[in-house]
Amino acid sequence: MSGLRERQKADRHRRIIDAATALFREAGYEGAKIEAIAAQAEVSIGTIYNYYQNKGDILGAIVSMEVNEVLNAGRGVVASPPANVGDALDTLIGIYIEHSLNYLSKEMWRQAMAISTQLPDSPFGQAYTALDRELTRQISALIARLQEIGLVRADIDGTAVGELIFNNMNMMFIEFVKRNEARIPELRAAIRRQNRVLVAAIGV
Amino acid sequence: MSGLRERQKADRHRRIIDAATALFREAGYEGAKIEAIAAQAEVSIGTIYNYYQNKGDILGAIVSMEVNEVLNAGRGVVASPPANVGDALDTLIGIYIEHSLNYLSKEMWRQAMAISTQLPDSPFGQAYTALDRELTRQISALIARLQEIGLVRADIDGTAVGELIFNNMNMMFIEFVKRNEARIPELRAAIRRQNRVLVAAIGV
DNA sequence: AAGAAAAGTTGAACCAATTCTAAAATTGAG
DNA sequence: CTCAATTTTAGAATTGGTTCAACTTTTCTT
Repeated sequence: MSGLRERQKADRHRRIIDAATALFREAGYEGAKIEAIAAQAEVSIGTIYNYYQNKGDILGAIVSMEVNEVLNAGRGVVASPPANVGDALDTLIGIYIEHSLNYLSKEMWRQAMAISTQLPDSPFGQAYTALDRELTRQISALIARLQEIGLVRADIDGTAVGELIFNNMNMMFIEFVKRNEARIPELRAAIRRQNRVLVAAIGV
Repeated sequence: MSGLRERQKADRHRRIIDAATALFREAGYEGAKIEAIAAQAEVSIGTIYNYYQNKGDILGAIVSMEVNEVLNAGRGVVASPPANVGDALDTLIGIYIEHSLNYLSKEMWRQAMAISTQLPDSPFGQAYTALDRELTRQISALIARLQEIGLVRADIDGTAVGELIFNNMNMMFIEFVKRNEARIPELRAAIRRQNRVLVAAIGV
Protein backbone atom coordinates (compact mmCIF):
# COMPACT_ATOMS: atom_id res chain seq x y z
CA MET A 1 0.00 0.00 0.00
CA SER A 2 2.49 2.67 -0.96
CA GLY A 3 -0.03 5.48 -1.21
CA LEU A 4 0.93 8.96 -2.18
CA ARG A 5 1.11 9.97 1.48
CA GLU A 6 3.64 7.24 2.22
CA ARG A 7 5.79 8.23 -0.67
CA GLN A 8 5.73 11.89 0.21
CA LYS A 9 6.67 11.07 3.75
CA ALA A 10 9.64 9.03 2.61
CA ASP A 11 10.58 11.77 0.22
CA ARG A 12 10.52 14.41 2.95
CA HIS A 13 12.65 12.19 5.16
CA ARG A 14 15.16 11.88 2.39
CA ARG A 15 15.17 15.57 1.62
CA ILE A 16 15.72 16.46 5.28
CA ILE A 17 18.57 13.97 5.64
CA ASP A 18 20.20 15.10 2.41
CA ALA A 19 19.97 18.75 3.35
CA ALA A 20 21.25 18.08 6.85
CA THR A 21 24.15 15.95 5.60
CA ALA A 22 25.24 18.66 3.22
CA LEU A 23 24.92 21.45 5.75
CA PHE A 24 26.54 19.52 8.59
CA ARG A 25 29.56 18.94 6.40
CA GLU A 26 29.69 22.49 5.09
CA ALA A 27 28.93 24.47 8.21
CA GLY A 28 29.44 21.96 11.00
CA TYR A 29 26.77 20.69 13.35
CA GLU A 30 26.32 23.89 15.32
CA GLY A 31 26.68 26.00 12.23
CA ALA A 32 23.89 24.19 10.41
CA LYS A 33 20.84 26.08 11.60
CA ILE A 34 17.53 24.24 11.64
CA GLU A 35 16.11 27.09 9.61
CA ALA A 36 18.72 26.50 6.91
CA ILE A 37 18.12 22.75 6.88
CA ALA A 38 14.40 23.38 6.55
CA ALA A 39 14.90 25.82 3.72
CA GLN A 40 17.25 23.52 1.82
CA ALA A 41 14.94 20.55 2.31
CA GLU A 42 11.99 22.68 1.21
CA VAL A 43 9.93 21.95 4.29
CA SER A 44 9.02 24.09 7.24
CA ILE A 45 10.72 24.02 10.61
CA GLY A 46 7.63 22.47 12.13
CA THR A 47 7.80 19.59 9.71
CA ILE A 48 11.36 18.81 10.69
CA TYR A 49 10.27 18.61 14.31
CA ASN A 50 7.41 16.42 13.22
CA TYR A 51 9.88 13.97 11.70
CA TYR A 52 12.69 14.18 14.25
CA GLN A 53 12.50 14.95 17.93
CA ASN A 54 15.45 17.31 17.84
CA LYS A 55 18.50 18.32 15.89
CA GLY A 56 20.51 15.46 17.36
CA ASP A 57 18.13 12.88 16.01
CA ILE A 58 18.74 14.12 12.47
CA LEU A 59 22.46 13.54 12.92
CA GLY A 60 21.57 10.24 14.54
CA ALA A 61 19.79 9.06 11.43
CA ILE A 62 22.86 9.82 9.36
CA VAL A 63 25.21 8.07 11.77
CA SER A 64 23.02 4.99 11.84
CA MET A 65 23.17 4.62 8.08
CA GLU A 66 26.94 4.89 8.18
CA VAL A 67 27.40 2.33 10.94
CA ASN A 68 25.00 -0.09 9.30
CA GLU A 69 27.03 0.05 6.12
CA VAL A 70 30.14 -0.69 8.11
CA LEU A 71 28.51 -3.63 9.83
CA ASN A 72 27.53 -4.99 6.46
CA ALA A 73 31.01 -4.63 5.07
CA GLY A 74 32.34 -6.42 8.14
CA ARG A 75 30.24 -9.53 7.56
CA GLY A 76 32.43 -10.51 4.64
CA VAL A 77 35.53 -10.56 6.80
CA VAL A 78 33.86 -12.63 9.50
CA ALA A 79 32.66 -15.10 6.88
CA SER A 80 36.10 -15.68 5.41
CA PRO A 81 38.84 -14.11 7.47
CA PRO A 82 42.54 -13.85 6.56
CA ALA A 83 44.43 -16.94 7.72
CA ASN A 84 46.24 -15.17 10.55
CA VAL A 85 44.82 -13.76 13.77
CA GLY A 86 46.57 -10.41 13.62
CA ASP A 87 45.64 -9.82 9.99
CA ALA A 88 42.06 -10.91 10.54
CA LEU A 89 41.57 -8.37 13.31
CA ASP A 90 43.42 -5.70 11.42
CA THR A 91 41.27 -6.25 8.35
CA LEU A 92 38.01 -5.98 10.26
CA ILE A 93 39.12 -2.95 12.22
CA GLY A 94 40.48 -1.47 9.01
CA ILE A 95 37.05 -1.67 7.45
CA TYR A 96 35.48 0.10 10.40
CA ILE A 97 38.02 2.87 10.45
CA GLU A 98 38.48 3.43 6.75
CA HIS A 99 34.74 3.69 6.19
CA SER A 100 34.28 6.00 9.12
CA LEU A 101 34.88 9.32 7.41
CA ASN A 102 32.97 8.53 4.22
CA TYR A 103 29.79 10.36 5.14
CA LEU A 104 30.65 11.81 8.51
CA SER A 105 33.23 14.45 9.29
CA LYS A 106 35.16 14.24 12.53
CA GLU A 107 33.05 17.03 13.89
CA MET A 108 29.87 15.10 13.12
CA TRP A 109 31.28 12.07 14.93
CA ARG A 110 32.14 14.16 17.94
CA GLN A 111 28.65 15.55 18.10
CA ALA A 112 27.08 12.16 17.61
CA MET A 113 29.15 10.59 20.35
CA ALA A 114 28.47 13.49 22.67
CA ILE A 115 24.74 13.30 22.14
CA SER A 116 24.68 9.57 22.67
CA THR A 117 26.29 9.88 26.10
CA GLN A 118 24.39 13.01 26.98
CA LEU A 119 20.97 11.60 26.17
CA PRO A 120 21.33 7.82 26.38
CA ASP A 121 17.57 7.35 26.48
CA SER A 122 16.72 9.44 23.44
CA PRO A 123 15.89 7.51 20.27
CA PHE A 124 19.36 8.17 18.93
CA GLY A 125 21.08 7.44 22.22
CA GLN A 126 19.54 4.00 22.32
CA ALA A 127 20.23 3.36 18.67
CA TYR A 128 23.87 4.32 19.07
CA THR A 129 24.36 2.01 22.02
CA ALA A 130 22.73 -0.79 20.08
CA LEU A 131 25.08 -0.22 17.15
CA ASP A 132 28.09 -0.34 19.45
CA ARG A 133 26.83 -3.63 20.79
CA GLU A 134 26.51 -5.03 17.29
CA LEU A 135 30.04 -4.01 16.43
CA THR A 136 31.24 -5.71 19.59
CA ARG A 137 29.30 -8.82 18.65
CA GLN A 138 30.85 -8.79 15.20
CA ILE A 139 34.35 -8.75 16.63
CA SER A 140 33.45 -11.55 19.01
CA ALA A 141 31.99 -13.44 16.06
CA LEU A 142 35.30 -13.08 14.25
CA ILE A 143 37.14 -14.52 17.24
CA ALA A 144 34.67 -17.40 17.35
CA ARG A 145 35.21 -17.98 13.64
CA LEU A 146 38.98 -18.06 14.18
CA GLN A 147 38.46 -20.59 16.94
CA GLU A 148 36.51 -22.81 14.54
CA ILE A 149 39.28 -22.57 12.00
CA GLY A 150 41.73 -23.44 14.73
CA LEU A 151 43.69 -20.20 14.66
CA VAL A 152 42.61 -19.18 18.13
CA ARG A 153 42.83 -21.38 21.19
CA ALA A 154 39.49 -22.99 21.99
CA ASP A 155 39.71 -22.23 25.71
CA ILE A 156 39.78 -18.46 25.15
CA ASP A 157 36.83 -16.37 26.35
CA GLY A 158 35.95 -15.00 22.93
CA THR A 159 33.26 -12.67 24.20
CA ALA A 160 35.62 -11.03 26.67
CA VAL A 161 38.31 -10.65 24.03
CA GLY A 162 35.81 -9.17 21.57
CA GLU A 163 34.72 -6.62 24.16
CA LEU A 164 38.28 -5.74 25.03
CA ILE A 165 39.21 -5.21 21.42
CA PHE A 166 36.11 -3.22 20.56
CA ASN A 167 36.29 -1.01 23.64
CA ASN A 168 39.91 -0.24 23.04
CA MET A 169 39.35 0.49 19.36
CA ASN A 170 36.34 2.65 20.11
CA MET A 171 38.20 4.70 22.69
CA MET A 172 41.07 5.15 20.27
CA PHE A 173 38.59 6.25 17.65
CA ILE A 174 37.07 8.77 20.04
CA GLU A 175 40.50 10.27 20.67
CA PHE A 176 41.09 10.21 16.93
CA VAL A 177 38.03 12.29 16.10
CA LYS A 178 38.83 14.67 18.93
CA ARG A 179 42.10 15.67 17.23
CA ASN A 180 41.58 17.17 13.82
CA GLU A 181 45.20 16.62 12.84
CA ALA A 182 45.14 12.88 13.72
CA ARG A 183 45.50 10.59 10.70
CA ILE A 184 44.09 7.16 9.96
CA PRO A 185 47.35 5.27 9.33
CA GLU A 186 48.72 6.28 12.74
CA LEU A 187 45.46 5.32 14.40
CA ARG A 188 45.54 1.89 12.82
CA ALA A 189 49.17 1.38 13.72
CA ALA A 190 48.52 2.28 17.35
CA ILE A 191 45.62 -0.15 17.57
CA ARG A 192 47.67 -2.89 15.94
CA ARG A 193 50.37 -2.37 18.52
CA GLN A 194 47.88 -2.60 21.36
CA ASN A 195 46.26 -5.70 19.95
CA ARG A 196 49.60 -7.42 19.44
CA VAL A 197 49.77 -8.55 23.07
CA LEU A 198 46.31 -10.03 22.83
CA VAL A 199 46.94 -11.65 19.48
CA ALA A 200 50.02 -13.35 20.86
CA ALA A 201 48.05 -14.54 23.87
CA ILE A 202 45.08 -16.05 22.06
CA GLY A 203 46.79 -17.55 19.00
CA VAL A 204 47.32 -21.31 18.96
CA MET B 1 51.11 39.37 47.87
CA SER B 2 47.54 38.33 48.55
CA GLY B 3 45.88 41.64 47.78
CA LEU B 4 42.19 42.21 48.16
CA ARG B 5 41.59 41.50 44.52
CA GLU B 6 43.27 38.10 44.76
CA ARG B 7 41.23 37.11 47.77
CA GLN B 8 37.99 38.22 46.23
CA LYS B 9 38.79 36.30 43.10
CA ALA B 10 39.49 33.09 44.99
CA ASP B 11 36.36 33.60 47.02
CA ARG B 12 34.19 34.07 43.97
CA HIS B 13 35.69 30.98 42.34
CA ARG B 14 34.82 28.98 45.42
CA ARG B 15 31.30 30.38 45.67
CA ILE B 16 30.60 29.62 42.02
CA ILE B 17 31.89 26.06 42.30
CA ASP B 18 29.97 25.44 45.51
CA ALA B 19 26.76 26.82 44.07
CA ALA B 20 27.18 24.84 40.85
CA THR B 21 28.00 21.58 42.64
CA ALA B 22 24.89 21.87 44.77
CA LEU B 23 22.63 22.81 41.89
CA PHE B 24 24.04 20.20 39.49
CA ARG B 25 23.29 17.52 42.03
CA GLU B 26 19.84 18.86 42.90
CA ALA B 27 18.56 19.84 39.52
CA GLY B 28 20.88 18.05 37.11
CA TYR B 29 23.21 19.76 34.66
CA GLU B 30 20.56 21.08 32.30
CA GLY B 31 18.26 21.91 35.18
CA ALA B 32 20.84 24.09 36.86
CA LYS B 33 20.35 27.40 35.09
CA ILE B 34 23.28 29.78 34.93
CA GLU B 35 21.01 32.42 36.38
CA ALA B 36 20.37 30.21 39.43
CA ILE B 37 24.05 29.42 39.88
CA ALA B 38 24.82 33.14 39.70
CA ALA B 39 22.13 33.97 42.23
CA GLN B 40 23.25 31.27 44.66
CA ALA B 41 26.90 32.29 44.31
CA GLU B 42 25.91 35.96 44.75
CA VAL B 43 27.60 37.10 41.60
CA SER B 44 26.20 38.24 38.28
CA ILE B 45 25.87 36.12 35.18
CA GLY B 46 28.61 38.12 33.54
CA THR B 47 31.04 37.34 36.33
CA ILE B 48 30.50 33.64 35.90
CA TYR B 49 31.44 34.01 32.26
CA ASN B 50 34.46 36.00 33.31
CA TYR B 51 35.65 33.06 35.41
CA TYR B 52 34.59 30.20 33.13
CA GLN B 53 34.27 30.21 29.38
CA ASN B 54 30.98 28.38 29.44
CA LYS B 55 28.71 26.22 31.55
CA GLY B 56 30.65 23.10 30.70
CA ASP B 57 33.84 24.54 32.14
CA ILE B 58 32.19 24.92 35.53
CA LEU B 59 31.37 21.23 35.51
CA GLY B 60 34.86 20.65 34.22
CA ALA B 61 36.41 22.25 37.28
CA ILE B 62 34.41 19.93 39.51
CA VAL B 63 35.32 16.85 37.51
CA SER B 64 39.01 17.73 37.54
CA MET B 65 39.05 17.86 41.34
CA GLU B 66 37.43 14.45 41.49
CA VAL B 67 39.81 12.82 39.03
CA ASN B 68 42.84 14.34 40.71
CA GLU B 69 41.77 12.80 44.00
CA VAL B 70 41.45 9.47 42.28
CA LEU B 71 44.89 9.77 40.74
CA ASN B 72 46.30 10.52 44.14
CA ALA B 73 44.62 7.54 45.71
CA GLY B 74 45.99 5.38 42.92
CA ARG B 75 49.60 6.28 43.64
CA GLY B 76 49.55 4.17 46.78
CA VAL B 77 48.61 1.05 44.83
CA VAL B 78 51.31 1.62 42.24
CA ALA B 79 53.89 2.09 44.99
CA SER B 80 53.10 -1.17 46.74
CA PRO B 81 50.78 -3.34 44.69
CA PRO B 82 49.14 -6.62 45.80
CA ALA B 83 51.42 -9.57 45.05
CA ASN B 84 49.29 -10.88 42.20
CA VAL B 85 48.71 -9.39 38.78
CA GLY B 86 44.93 -9.83 38.77
CA ASP B 87 44.50 -8.40 42.26
CA ALA B 88 46.83 -5.50 41.58
CA LEU B 89 44.83 -4.42 38.55
CA ASP B 90 41.56 -5.01 40.32
CA THR B 91 42.64 -2.90 43.27
CA LEU B 92 43.69 0.05 41.14
CA ILE B 93 40.59 -0.10 38.99
CA GLY B 94 38.52 -0.54 42.13
CA ILE B 95 39.85 2.74 43.49
CA TYR B 96 38.95 4.54 40.28
CA ILE B 97 35.46 3.16 40.15
CA GLU B 98 34.52 3.27 43.80
CA HIS B 99 35.59 6.91 44.08
CA SER B 100 33.78 7.88 40.92
CA LEU B 101 30.37 8.68 42.35
CA ASN B 102 31.58 10.52 45.47
CA TYR B 103 31.08 14.03 44.17
CA LEU B 104 29.66 13.44 40.74
CA SER B 105 26.31 11.91 39.87
CA LYS B 106 26.03 9.69 36.81
CA GLU B 107 24.29 12.53 35.04
CA MET B 108 27.20 14.86 35.76
CA TRP B 109 29.62 12.28 34.39
CA ARG B 110 27.56 11.92 31.25
CA GLN B 111 27.56 15.63 30.67
CA ALA B 112 31.25 15.93 31.40
CA MET B 113 32.12 13.16 28.98
CA ALA B 114 29.82 14.59 26.34
CA ILE B 115 31.32 18.04 26.62
CA SER B 116 34.84 16.71 26.45
CA THR B 117 34.16 15.02 23.11
CA GLN B 118 32.01 17.84 21.82
CA LEU B 119 34.51 20.60 22.56
CA PRO B 120 37.91 18.90 22.72
CA ASP B 121 39.70 22.23 22.42
CA SER B 122 37.89 24.04 25.21
CA PRO B 123 39.82 24.37 28.46
CA PHE B 124 37.85 21.54 29.96
CA GLY B 125 38.08 19.37 26.87
CA GLN B 126 41.85 19.59 27.00
CA ALA B 127 41.98 19.05 30.74
CA TYR B 128 39.78 15.98 30.49
CA THR B 129 41.94 14.43 27.80
CA ALA B 130 45.02 15.14 29.90
CA LEU B 131 43.44 13.44 32.91
CA ASP B 132 42.60 10.38 30.84
CA ARG B 133 46.19 10.26 29.74
CA GLU B 134 47.40 10.40 33.33
CA LEU B 135 45.12 7.57 34.31
CA THR B 136 46.47 5.56 31.41
CA ARG B 137 49.99 6.33 32.48
CA GLN B 138 49.20 5.24 36.02
CA ILE B 139 47.99 1.86 34.83
CA SER B 140 51.08 1.50 32.65
CA ALA B 141 53.18 2.45 35.67
CA LEU B 142 51.54 -0.33 37.65
CA ILE B 143 52.39 -2.83 34.93
CA ALA B 144 55.97 -1.56 34.93
CA ARG B 145 56.09 -1.95 38.70
CA LEU B 146 54.83 -5.51 38.41
CA GLN B 147 57.54 -6.17 35.85
CA GLU B 148 60.15 -4.92 38.31
CA ILE B 149 58.78 -7.18 41.00
CA GLY B 150 58.88 -10.02 38.53
CA LEU B 151 55.16 -10.69 38.41
CA VAL B 152 54.82 -9.64 34.81
CA ARG B 153 56.99 -10.90 31.99
CA ALA B 154 59.74 -8.45 31.13
CA ASP B 155 59.18 -8.74 27.37
CA ILE B 156 55.62 -7.41 27.59
CA ASP B 157 54.80 -4.03 26.02
CA GLY B 158 53.63 -2.41 29.24
CA THR B 159 52.50 0.80 27.60
CA ALA B 160 50.30 -1.04 25.15
CA VAL B 161 48.82 -3.18 27.90
CA GLY B 162 48.15 -0.11 30.05
CA GLU B 163 46.35 1.58 27.19
CA LEU B 164 44.32 -1.50 26.45
CA ILE B 165 43.24 -1.85 30.06
CA PHE B 166 42.45 1.82 30.53
CA ASN B 167 40.54 2.16 27.29
CA ASN B 168 38.46 -0.90 28.05
CA MET B 169 37.76 0.24 31.60
CA ASN B 170 36.87 3.73 30.45
CA MET B 171 34.47 2.47 27.82
CA MET B 172 32.85 0.20 30.37
CA PHE B 173 32.55 3.15 32.72
CA ILE B 174 30.92 5.23 29.99
CA GLU B 175 28.33 2.53 29.45
CA PHE B 176 27.91 2.31 33.21
CA VAL B 177 27.04 5.98 33.63
CA LYS B 178 24.72 5.80 30.66
CA ARG B 179 22.48 3.29 32.43
CA ASN B 180 21.07 4.62 35.67
CA GLU B 181 20.22 1.16 36.92
CA ALA B 182 23.74 -0.20 36.41
CA ARG B 183 25.57 -1.08 39.65
CA ILE B 184 29.22 -0.92 40.59
CA PRO B 185 29.77 -4.58 41.61
CA GLU B 186 28.55 -5.81 38.23
CA LEU B 187 30.73 -3.28 36.46
CA ARG B 188 33.80 -4.42 38.36
CA ALA B 189 33.02 -8.08 37.74
CA ALA B 190 32.64 -7.47 34.03
CA ILE B 191 35.96 -5.67 33.83
CA ARG B 192 37.68 -8.41 35.84
CA ARG B 193 36.39 -10.96 33.39
CA GLN B 194 37.68 -8.97 30.43
CA ASN B 195 41.06 -8.45 32.02
CA ARG B 196 41.44 -12.12 32.88
CA VAL B 197 42.65 -13.01 29.38
CA LEU B 198 45.26 -10.31 29.53
CA VAL B 199 46.33 -11.15 33.04
CA ALA B 200 46.90 -14.73 32.02
CA ALA B 201 48.91 -13.59 29.01
CA ILE B 202 51.26 -11.20 30.76
CA GLY B 203 51.85 -13.05 34.05
CA VAL B 204 55.16 -14.88 34.44
C1' DA C 1 45.60 61.52 48.92
C1' DA C 2 43.99 62.59 44.17
C1' DG C 3 43.65 61.08 39.69
C1' DA C 4 44.39 57.84 36.13
C1' DA C 5 44.85 53.17 34.59
C1' DA C 6 43.77 48.49 34.98
C1' DA C 7 40.85 44.90 36.15
C1' DG C 8 36.49 43.23 37.12
C1' DT C 9 31.33 43.36 37.44
C1' DT C 10 26.82 43.97 35.72
C1' DG C 11 22.40 42.89 33.38
C1' DA C 12 19.98 43.86 29.30
C1' DA C 13 20.13 42.32 24.58
C1' DC C 14 21.04 38.62 21.33
C1' DC C 15 20.71 34.16 19.18
C1' DA C 16 19.15 29.69 17.91
C1' DA C 17 16.61 25.53 19.35
C1' DT C 18 12.25 24.21 20.45
C1' DT C 19 7.19 24.64 21.24
C1' DC C 20 2.82 26.29 20.14
C1' DT C 21 -1.11 28.01 17.33
C1' DA C 22 -4.30 28.66 13.95
C1' DA C 23 -4.90 28.51 9.23
C1' DA C 24 -4.20 26.09 4.74
C1' DA C 25 -3.37 22.05 2.02
C1' DT C 26 -3.57 17.23 0.97
C1' DT C 27 -5.36 12.67 1.05
C1' DG C 28 -8.51 8.69 1.07
C1' DA C 29 -13.15 7.02 1.86
C1' DG C 30 -17.73 6.80 0.63
C1' DC D 1 -17.18 15.03 -5.85
C1' DT D 2 -17.31 16.08 -1.01
C1' DC D 3 -15.95 15.87 3.55
C1' DA D 4 -13.42 14.56 7.57
C1' DA D 5 -9.04 13.40 9.14
C1' DT D 6 -4.37 14.13 8.93
C1' DT D 7 -0.28 16.94 7.79
C1' DT D 8 2.06 20.83 6.72
C1' DT D 9 2.91 25.56 7.13
C1' DA D 10 4.38 30.17 8.73
C1' DG D 11 5.33 32.60 12.24
C1' DA D 12 5.06 34.14 17.01
C1' DA D 13 6.33 33.02 21.75
C1' DT D 14 9.46 30.82 24.89
C1' DT D 15 13.70 29.59 26.78
C1' DG D 16 18.33 29.58 28.39
C1' DG D 17 23.21 30.08 27.21
C1' DT D 18 26.30 33.64 25.81
C1' DT D 19 27.97 38.39 24.60
C1' DC D 20 28.98 43.17 25.24
C1' DA D 21 29.11 48.13 26.31
C1' DA D 22 28.66 50.84 30.32
C1' DC D 23 29.72 51.13 34.99
C1' DT D 24 32.52 50.08 39.63
C1' DT D 25 36.12 48.83 42.25
C1' DT D 26 40.88 48.14 43.07
C1' DT D 27 45.51 49.28 42.32
C1' DC D 28 49.22 52.18 40.90
C1' DT D 29 51.62 56.59 40.41
C1' DT D 30 53.19 60.76 41.86
